Amino acid sequence: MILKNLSIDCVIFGFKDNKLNVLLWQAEPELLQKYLISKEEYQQLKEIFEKNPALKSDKYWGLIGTHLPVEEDLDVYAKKILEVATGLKGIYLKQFRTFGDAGRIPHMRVLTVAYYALINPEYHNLELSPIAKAVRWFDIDQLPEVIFDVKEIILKALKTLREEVKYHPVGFHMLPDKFTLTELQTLYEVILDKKLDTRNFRKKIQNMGLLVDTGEKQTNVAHRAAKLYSFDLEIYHQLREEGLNFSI
Amino acid sequence: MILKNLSIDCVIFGFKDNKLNVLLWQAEPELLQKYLISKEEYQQLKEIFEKNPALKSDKYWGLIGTHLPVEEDLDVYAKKILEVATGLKGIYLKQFRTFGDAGRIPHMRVLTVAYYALINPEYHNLELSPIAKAVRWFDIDQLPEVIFDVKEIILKALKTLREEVKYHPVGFHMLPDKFTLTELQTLYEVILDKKLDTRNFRKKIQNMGLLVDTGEKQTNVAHRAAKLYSFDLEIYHQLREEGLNFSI
DNA sequence: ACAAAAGTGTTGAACATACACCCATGT
DNA sequence: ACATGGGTGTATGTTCAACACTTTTGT
Repeated sequence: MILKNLSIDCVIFGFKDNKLNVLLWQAEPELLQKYLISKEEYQQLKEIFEKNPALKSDKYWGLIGTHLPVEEDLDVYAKKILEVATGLKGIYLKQFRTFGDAGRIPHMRVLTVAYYALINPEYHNLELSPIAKAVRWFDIDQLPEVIFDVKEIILKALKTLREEVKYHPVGFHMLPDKFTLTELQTLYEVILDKKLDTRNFRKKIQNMGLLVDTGEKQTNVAHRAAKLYSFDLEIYHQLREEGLNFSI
Repeated sequence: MILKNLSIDCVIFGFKDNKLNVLLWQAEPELLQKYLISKEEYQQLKEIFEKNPALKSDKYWGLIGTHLPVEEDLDVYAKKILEVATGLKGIYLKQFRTFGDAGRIPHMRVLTVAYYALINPEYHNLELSPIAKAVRWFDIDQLPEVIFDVKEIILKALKTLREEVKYHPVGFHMLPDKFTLTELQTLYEVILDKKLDTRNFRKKIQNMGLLVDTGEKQTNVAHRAAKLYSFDLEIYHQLREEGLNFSI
């Protein structure tokens, strides 16, 4: 059985073409049934879709998520949704708010527990997880038409991410394992939506002790090849726990 | 109708006797019905109480909150619960997490949207809001026996408050309108659970521009009377929005 | 040789930390 | 006069912001 008045949704952020992107989908109960829910749950879900034509439309996009089966833990299930939808494990995921205004969804009373996730778009192939009619990345500044209050949820996620990123070094999750300092800086500039001073940025980042020089360099670039860094997982976890004044 | 699988609960923090306290209650459906829910909802609530003897016990304490009526907005209703339970308006209230593990409450599947609130215990009289069998302040270090996962929720609220208080000047909500710098410092020491240097603390706080010298002083104290300050609401709101590096 | 991005250091200002004594008030 | 907590300043080290040129690589 699924809880009809409760959904879990993920705002999945990715850093792509030097822009902050969000992964949205057009869900389809038939496909969800394959991976995430049981047969009876599928029947219930279908009813919900019947009630809201917007859910079935080709025009509107929604957050990746679904209703919560009674026997599932909230956080565990959110992780499961993400894994199924992206094919990736160990994604950075954070519950950031529950949306519950009475009128937010027509004809139904649904609360949405919202999470945001940070991933690197290069690391997964959307073709490989055909769990929806359509799945696509959208530039955060050029969102398509979305269902219900999804836009509000995305904006709140963004706001929360901006706060988070100021004090905790979470940005790394959106980069490949090996990255250049310029990529890292661009990421921060995009998230915070402001220019940062290159020299000061590098000094600060390097003083954190989080970066590991891999000894490798970029290849095939028409300019001086940048060093590739990875980051020290152990120190990362330590810094995350302690809170730290990261303060970019 | 109330949503049986959804509750709203508030971790109410107060600063009392130089300790951080939490307001807990022992709820009673009969009394809730007077202020917060309708007659049919009362019937539903009674069933829930029947299922869980712990809810009716005199031994266990719980968070102030109840199930959500279908027609109510989440945040609005949380505020309403608080107002009814404390008799105070305009309380600082923040949704911090939704708890939803499958096994957290016996025999039932309930998600709890948890809020924390900051109030000044002197400003309300618990006798005046007889909405529960019992309502009482508990030192955060000496919690009584609590129902379900309430302890976990309180600890998570505390952790979130500690983070919040580091970067946003929210502590003021727990003080009287006029307070001394020593009171403010003690509050921060209690929340953060560490000693702060008086001179440095005063410098920092005063440089924030948030404090207004009321011109008044303590009276009837057996030592030099301390100046009373209030804080500048306008600058406060500005600082809250901008995020600011408060960083005590 | 040129275009394009990588990489690097210094200085002055602001802020953080550490630390010890006198002051005002009530009893 | 004494006990109690209120209130203050300085020196040192650290961190932040502002700023411009040289290096490496591919074409």
